[in-house]
Amino acid sequence: MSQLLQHLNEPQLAAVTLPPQSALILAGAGSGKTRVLTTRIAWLIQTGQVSPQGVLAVTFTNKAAKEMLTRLSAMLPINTRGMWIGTFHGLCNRLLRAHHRDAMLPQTFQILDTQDQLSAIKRLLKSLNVDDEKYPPKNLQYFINGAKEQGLRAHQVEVYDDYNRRFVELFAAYDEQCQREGVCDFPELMLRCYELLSRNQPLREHYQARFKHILVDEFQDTNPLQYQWLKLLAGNHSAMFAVGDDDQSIYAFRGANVGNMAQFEREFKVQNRIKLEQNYRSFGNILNAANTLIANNSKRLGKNLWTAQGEGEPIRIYEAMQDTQEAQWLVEEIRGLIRDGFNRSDIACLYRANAQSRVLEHALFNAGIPYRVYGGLRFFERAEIKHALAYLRLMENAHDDTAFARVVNFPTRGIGARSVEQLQDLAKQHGTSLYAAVPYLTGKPGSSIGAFVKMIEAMRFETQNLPLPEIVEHIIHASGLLTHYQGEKEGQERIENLNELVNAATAFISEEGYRMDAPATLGDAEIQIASPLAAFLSHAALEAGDNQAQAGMDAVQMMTVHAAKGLEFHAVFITGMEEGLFPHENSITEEDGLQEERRLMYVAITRARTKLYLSFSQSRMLHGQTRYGLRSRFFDELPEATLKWLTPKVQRYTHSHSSSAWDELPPVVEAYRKKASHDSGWRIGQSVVHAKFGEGVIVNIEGSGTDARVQINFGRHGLKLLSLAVAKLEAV
DNA sequence: GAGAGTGATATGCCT
DNA sequence: TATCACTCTC
Repeated sequence: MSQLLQHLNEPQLAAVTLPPQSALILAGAGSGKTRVLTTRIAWLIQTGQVSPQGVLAVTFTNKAAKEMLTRLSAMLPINTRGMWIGTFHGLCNRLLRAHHRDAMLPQTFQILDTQDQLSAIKRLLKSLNVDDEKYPPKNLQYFINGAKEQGLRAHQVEVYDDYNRRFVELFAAYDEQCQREGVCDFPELMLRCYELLSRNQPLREHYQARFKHILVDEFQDTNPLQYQWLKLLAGNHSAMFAVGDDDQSIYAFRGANVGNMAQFEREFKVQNRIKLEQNYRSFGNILNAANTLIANNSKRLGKNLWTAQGEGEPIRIYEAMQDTQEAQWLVEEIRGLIRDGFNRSDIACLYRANAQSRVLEHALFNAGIPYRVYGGLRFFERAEIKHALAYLRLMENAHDDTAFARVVNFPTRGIGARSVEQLQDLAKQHGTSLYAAVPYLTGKPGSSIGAFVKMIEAMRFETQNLPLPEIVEHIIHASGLLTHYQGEKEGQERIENLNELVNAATAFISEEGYRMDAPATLGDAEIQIASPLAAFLSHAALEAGDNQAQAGMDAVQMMTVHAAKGLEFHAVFITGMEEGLFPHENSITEEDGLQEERRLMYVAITRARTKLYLSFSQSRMLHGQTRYGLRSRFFDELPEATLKWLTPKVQRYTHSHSSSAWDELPPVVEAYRKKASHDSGWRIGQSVVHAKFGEGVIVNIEGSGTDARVQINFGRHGLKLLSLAVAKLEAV
């Protein structure tokens, strides 16, 4: 045990060895958060306070979960396989599979990823003849997910105008459709699981008694539903160990609620709040800058990072005339760093928005510097992979209409849109899935669709006793996908990806240690999933896989600031530090938005270990137009003593109105004004009062005339979409 | 059913 | 600018 606790600093040690009570660990960037979390688990187990089965540890990403498992295996001579360590969604999936009957789901229910969900919604709107101009599928998706993440079903959502009423109706219809098809979207996994536990007392009590210790990573990113879920599992007796950093909450835009931290302290009567403030990552100047910047935020839980290392180098700042010049400078600096012995992979180039990467890539490419861009399409999201998975899904659950619609005519087999529509009508008439509606088809379309169904059934029959990789291989051939891509000009890469899918299946079987003969004890760690195929399909949906194959190469790392969270690099460049870009213009109208941008900047700064560079440009090509930006206000929030301006710092503006050398309004502001005004007379950013929701700020306007709708942030009441024709708004 | 042509549209991206 | 989704034409 002593070995386990070696090299922990005082607060880390205190956190790890806390008594079995709920605790909140405020863990600053680079303060050894993961270490504390895993050591805590190891310590609890090693001292006999809990068995491995009594621990529940939750993370947001698969990567974090894996990291935790790896470290734990290194600390303890136990098999971590059966432990309940995983992502929120992964654990919910596990619970729902185990208790699918109580959850009113078929055992083989499929998981819809974001894409699948959108196509399911489009299909729904079509079948109900809904005008998707007026009710854009994307908005509906956002609406549904937003509600579910608050823990709300359609009937619980507040109706305040006709437009919104329709959304609620469509939400209900969507859920019915999913139920009929036996599919769950991501938030549904959480909500379904929550409802299962809250409805089923014996089950709830079983798990409450079982999980004596619940540990949560990145607690600041939990949404209200996840918090309720945790609360339910914890019951009155479990100890909840929540680790988070309110200053690194950068996903409020996605429904995360930092307020959960305060609520947690209150509701769990947390006696133990421990701050981890010693940073082992960065030098003093970098930390100092981060601390000074974030101090501008209000409503912080409060925390100041410090380091035992020296000040280190100053933060270098470069001002370019154009984005291309900025990129050129970046290339030169990177060259210098590489000359000084830095690995390319130790260098990160961060930006606020993906669109900024192009200029930088161009410059790096021309300079012959290898780089790797993160983001973009991931393995399991590629079209050919999704096609193959759709066949597999149909074999597993024939009523999965999303999968059916995806491949019924892919590769093309003479089944046109008319036939599919006809089938959809029949399915609706008889209240069945597309697959089950096929026998009702008569005449010519019946034969080709009938052949498709026969093909699926043949696949199911022929693969019955095959191991998973061979099943995958079989359907790639039997579906005609392989032949189809062989005939395509650029099909080679797709074929390689399909082969990679077979490899992924092989790896899945060996890595996950999936055992078909595992004992099926209800509510036990060893939960029997219907088949390796079903497990693999869940895996594919829950873990989208890496974005790029060329991983191993030593390359400069390029990514958005969001994507950089949790990572660290020796040298970090933060580019595009301009007003409107960083902070992003869509955020600066609301105070909360601006604070989130500041946290984002905080995250960006704290990624750097030894060298930090900030750059901005006077002009930038964006969306095909040259935009003239101002230096980001965040520069004014950094301590001057830590900065070194590579270009002269020009006092050319302030953020008050009373300036200066710039006679006219900066173009970026002009452009913003233009964008924001609307023929309805309202404009984005305007403060309004609503009879029911009180004061809010218009964040978006869409449509025109009687169709015009405004999206308003009512703060406490959340984001609402209101029809201008209906809602009574008053300007403030 | 495939390809060309059109137009709109443009943060962040975990599960 | 560049991408994507959707319509139109053969």
